[in-house]
Amino acid sequence: MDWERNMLLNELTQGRELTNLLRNHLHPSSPHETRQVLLEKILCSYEKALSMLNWSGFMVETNPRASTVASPASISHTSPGSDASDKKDTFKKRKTCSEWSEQIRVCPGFIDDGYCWRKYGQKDILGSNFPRGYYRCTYRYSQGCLAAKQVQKSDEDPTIFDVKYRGRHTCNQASSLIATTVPSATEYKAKGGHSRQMQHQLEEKQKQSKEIVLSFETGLKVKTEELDNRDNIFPSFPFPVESEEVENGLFVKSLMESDKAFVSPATSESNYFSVSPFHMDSFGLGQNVRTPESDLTEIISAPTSVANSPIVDLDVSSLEKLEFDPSFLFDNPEFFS
DNA sequence: GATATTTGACCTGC
DNA sequence: GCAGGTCAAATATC
Repeated sequence: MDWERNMLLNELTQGRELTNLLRNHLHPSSPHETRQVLLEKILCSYEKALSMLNWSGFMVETNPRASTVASPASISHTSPGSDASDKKDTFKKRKTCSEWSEQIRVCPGFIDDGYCWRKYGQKDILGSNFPRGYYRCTYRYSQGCLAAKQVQKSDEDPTIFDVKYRGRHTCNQASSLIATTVPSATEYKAKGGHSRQMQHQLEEKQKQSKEIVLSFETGLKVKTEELDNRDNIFPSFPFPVESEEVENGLFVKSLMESDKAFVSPATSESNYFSVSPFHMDSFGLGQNVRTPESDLTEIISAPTSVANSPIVDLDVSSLEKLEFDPSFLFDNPEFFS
């Protein structure tokens, strides 16, 4: 609970500091790229903070669907231990899993929800221009994690991916990733990250983030070549993004031009949240979602969700009405009490 | 060689 | 019978 609050404070404070930096760069002699990058980082910080709130179950209304109500008969098929009929059970279980959907405006590399997904299928959907991709947790077999998701491009706006999550993450990453969001690599070690590779990746990402921030703080011009190095900035993008869109930067462009960039539930059935450019990895690495739980034994969980994750105890009903005061001190503890 | 992705076939529910 | 969801062999990538 405390660390989530600290994460939130950290992001908001960072946003404030970056805003100050941007103010210092407003004079015409300041490189345009620097201002642009600062702007992106500010947006990123605020979106991360907003997303943290969302994932704590405040503003984002995920959508357990009517079809997710399992009949008693179907539940009986989900009982573990069936052997020869495993395959059949899988299909029978199909409609019984609780699920919900989110519409996510994505930029390349940013919807790294922190979990490892393996694509196991793709299907053309009737009436949809784009195929639907089927993903399941990488650790499905090694750890029996049943989390899965479906990703499909929106017909209306190809920059939006409709993501449906199904099943709870029961794999190790569900717990270990929480700790990697903000804590340092050292802390990560202390918490016992489950692989050396992940630890290395975390350190690399932190290093990259530090370098970027350092370049801001020292007033250095950020090289655009580095920004173009998508492998560095957007090291993991789990969704099937068309390469040309990544190549020509349409995602970033559309994000910049879009007024839907921030959390704005567009419909009663979907939620938009965007993820901004620049080192969203830490962002992705510890997303915690408080998901609406069903009464069923199969409890919904976003990939970003962790059933056993701590939940920030905030009253966001007040936040919804909150006018954003630029002078507001985010590190005011009373705000979060 | 291990792991991930692709893709056609198969199964289930409607 | 059709559409959606999954499997699994083939293929690609690291």
